[in-house]
Amino acid sequence: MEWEFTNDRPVYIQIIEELQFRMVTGFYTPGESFPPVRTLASEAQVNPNTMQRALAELESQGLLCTQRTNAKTLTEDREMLENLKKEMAKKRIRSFLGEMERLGFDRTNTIQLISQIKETIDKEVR
Amino acid sequence: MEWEFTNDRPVYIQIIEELQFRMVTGFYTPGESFPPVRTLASEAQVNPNTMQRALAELESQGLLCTQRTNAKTLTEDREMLENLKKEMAKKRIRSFLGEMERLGFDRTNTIQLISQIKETIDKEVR
DNA sequence: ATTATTGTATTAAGTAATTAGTACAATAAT
DNA sequence: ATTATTGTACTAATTACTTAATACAATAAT
Repeated sequence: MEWEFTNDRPVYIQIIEELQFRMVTGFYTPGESFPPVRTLASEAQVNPNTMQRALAELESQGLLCTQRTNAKTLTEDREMLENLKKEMAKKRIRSFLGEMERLGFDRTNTIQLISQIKETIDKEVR
Repeated sequence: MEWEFTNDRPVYIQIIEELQFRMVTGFYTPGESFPPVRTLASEAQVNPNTMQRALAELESQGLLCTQRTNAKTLTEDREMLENLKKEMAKKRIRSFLGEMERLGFDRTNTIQLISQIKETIDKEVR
């Protein structure tokens, strides 16, 4: 999996989001051990401290569990992961609709636009 | 108009986005003079340097025009503004659909979700 | 003509994010 | 028992962002 960062936001925040994506989409298995800080850091090509900062945040959210000096594990609370997933979706929908509305597109309008622009986006992605 | 900044991104970037929103939605009139750097800075409660940095960026994008020491003006190129507006919408749609897809919602699914969640969001906003 | 305004530039300082390098205790692996 | 791995903590240095405080030339306003 590729790690890509933009420079318009702190890297550790982008790491948190990337890991949350992975957590709720089954990239990592609930209850299973998580890659070590150093491994993740070298994969993402950031300093271990930066990765550690992100992991600490995820742990304080209850997503990562750590039993002392053993490897961290992803929470086995699948409901928590499911809720996070819903929250992530809702948050994005809310922000998206808000910005589209400010650009002059109401919800109906936005939905139409999404359908219309579908093919164009597909082309661009290819 | 209220200026609000989050601390997860550089302020000058948030200023650029806010001003772009204003430019494409008729908050400022094309061809007309733009508020002075110092005024904008005090309105947004940031340092003039920070505002200046944002304005310089907008000028390099061709959105702001400056005739030497006179006030800057918003471009009178309405087509440019219209294109920017479309680009802003497309960019947001693309990113939104991409993230929703990663969360497991395809376009059709996402559209349904937007319609379903409509009322909930309205409630929250009230 | 004089004054105020405007864009622009400069230097210094402060803060936050990131990197670099190291260290240590606890567990796992051998 | 010894070694490797892991989480964690720490200090220092660097870079980017932001603020602070000026300064100056060109135009507008008076």
